[in-house]
Amino acid sequence: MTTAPATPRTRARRGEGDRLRDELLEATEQLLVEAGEAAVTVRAVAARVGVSTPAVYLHFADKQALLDAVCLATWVGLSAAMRAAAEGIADPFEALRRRGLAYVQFGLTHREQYRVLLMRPHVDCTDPDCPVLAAGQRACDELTAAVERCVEQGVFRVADPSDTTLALWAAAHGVVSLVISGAIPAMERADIDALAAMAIEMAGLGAALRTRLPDDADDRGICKDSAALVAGLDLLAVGLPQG
Amino acid sequence: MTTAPATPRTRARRGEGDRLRDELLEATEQLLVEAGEAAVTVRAVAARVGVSTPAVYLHFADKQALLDAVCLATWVGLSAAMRAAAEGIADPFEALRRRGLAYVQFGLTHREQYRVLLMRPHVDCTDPDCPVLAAGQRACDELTAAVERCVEQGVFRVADPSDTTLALWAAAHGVVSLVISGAIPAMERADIDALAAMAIEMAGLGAALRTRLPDDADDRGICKDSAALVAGLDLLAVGLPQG
DNA sequence: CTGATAACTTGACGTCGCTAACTTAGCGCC
DNA sequence: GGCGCTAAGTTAGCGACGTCAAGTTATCAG
Repeated sequence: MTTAPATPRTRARRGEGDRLRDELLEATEQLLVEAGEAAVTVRAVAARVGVSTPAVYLHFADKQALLDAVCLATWVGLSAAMRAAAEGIADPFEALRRRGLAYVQFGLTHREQYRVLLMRPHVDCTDPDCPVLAAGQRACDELTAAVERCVEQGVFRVADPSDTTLALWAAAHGVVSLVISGAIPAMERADIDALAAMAIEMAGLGAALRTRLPDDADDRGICKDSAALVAGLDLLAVGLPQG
Repeated sequence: MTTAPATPRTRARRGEGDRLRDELLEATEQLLVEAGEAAVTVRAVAARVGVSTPAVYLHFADKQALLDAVCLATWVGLSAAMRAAAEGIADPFEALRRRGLAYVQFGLTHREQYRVLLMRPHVDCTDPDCPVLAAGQRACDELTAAVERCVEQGVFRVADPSDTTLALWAAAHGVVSLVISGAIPAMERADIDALAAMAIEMAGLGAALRTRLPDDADDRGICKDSAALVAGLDLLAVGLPQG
C-alpha cells in the first residue's frame, strides 16, 4: 500500500538536511489528500519518502508538528485564494462577498486540509507565537481589512469591525464545516455552491441591516414582532436597487 | 489514572445484558467530558466500568459504535434544548432566534460531545438508516418547521424553506465550531455569547432581507453597488419598529 | 588520511483497536 | 437436585501506532 519510491533516495549532503523536511511535508499533504487523515501515519509518511520512520523526528518534533506545517500551508493557500478572488473588485461589499465564496470554494476543494486545519480534535496551541495561529490571525486580519472597507463606505455601521468579521467568517466556515462533516448527507456540488452563496449573502446583508437597528435591540432581541419586521422589510424592497 | 470502581461490579443477570451497555455508554460520555476525546479509549471505558476490555465488544461493534451512541444522545439533547428555548414563544422569528441561541449555548456547554458529533475525522455513515444520521435529520426537520412558521408569517419569502434552514444552521454551527476549534483564541465567555447572538441575528435578518431582493440577484451578486445598498437600507431604518 | 559530526537506521517500549479461544454463572428441565 | 445450555463475561495475543535510545554511515574540514 505505502509505495516506496523507485529511487531509494540518496542521503542528503552535509548542509542540506532540510531537503528531507520538504519531502516529508509534501508526502504528508499528498497522503492526506489521497487517503484521508487516518492514513497519515508517521510510518506511512516516512515510507512514502523512502526513509526510516524515526528519521521524521529529526525534522519534526512530533506528528503534530508535521500536521501543523500542513496547516500553515493551508492558511497561506486560503488567504491567497481569498485575495485573488477580491482582486480588481472595486465595490467593497461585492469584494467581501467574493472573498467569502472563495473561502468556501477553497475549503471544499481542500477538504482534508481544511479538516486538519479547523476541525481537529484539539489545537491546544497555548504558545502565543505559534506560527499556525499567527497565520490564521493574518488571514483574519485581511478579512477584517475587507470588512473595514465596507464600514468606510457605510455598508456596515460599526465602531469595531472585528466582531462582524468573526460572524462573517463563522457563516462561511459553517457551510464548509457542515458539508465536510457529512451532517448534510446527499447534496450535489451545485446545490452546495448555491447554499454557500446564499449563506454568505445572508450574513453580509444581515450584518448591514443589523447595524441599522435601534441600540436596545441586543437586550430585547431584534424585532420581537414579526409583523412589524415584515412591514419594514417590505418598505425596503421598494427602495433597493432593482437592476 | 483510570480508576476502577470500588464495587468490583456484579455480573449481570441472565436477561439484563444490556445493563453493561448503559454503563459503558455513561462511562464513555463521562470520560469524554472529563478528559477529552483522546482519553476515550476502549480500554479506559472498560476499566472505568470495571470490566475487561473485550467485554465492550459484546455490546458495541467497535469504538465508532460507542461514539455513535454518544452522538445519538447529543442530537437528542441538542434538539430538546432548542425545543425548550422556543417553547411558549408566540412570534416565529423570535422563536427561531431563541432556537439558534440555544443551539450555540448547548454546543459550547457540551464541547467534547459537539466535537465528536460534528467535527469528527469522518462520519462515513453510508448506511441510509443510520440512527445517528436519522437523529440529525429529525433535529434539522424541527428547525425547518420553525423556519416554515416564519415563512407563513411572511418573514421569509421562500418556496422551499430547507435551504434557509441549512444556512441558518451553518451560521450557528460556524460560531460553535470556530470557538471549539480554538481558531479564535482568547475570548471571554460573554464575548462569545455576544458573537453568537450577533451571528444568529445576522443570519435571520439576512434571510428575511435576501428573499425580498430581485430574482436575478443570484447571477450578478446582490447589490453590486454598495452605495445603492446603503441608500436602500437607510430608507429601511425609518420604517422598522423602533421599540 | 583522519577524525568530527550531520544524517540517518536498528531495535524496542508502551499503548492502541480488535479477535480468538477459553471460562464462569444463571436458568430451564427432567 | 443435579445437568446441560448458553448468556456474560475473561485471558492472551496480534498487528499497527507514536516515540525514543543507541548504533551506524556518509560527508567534509584539516
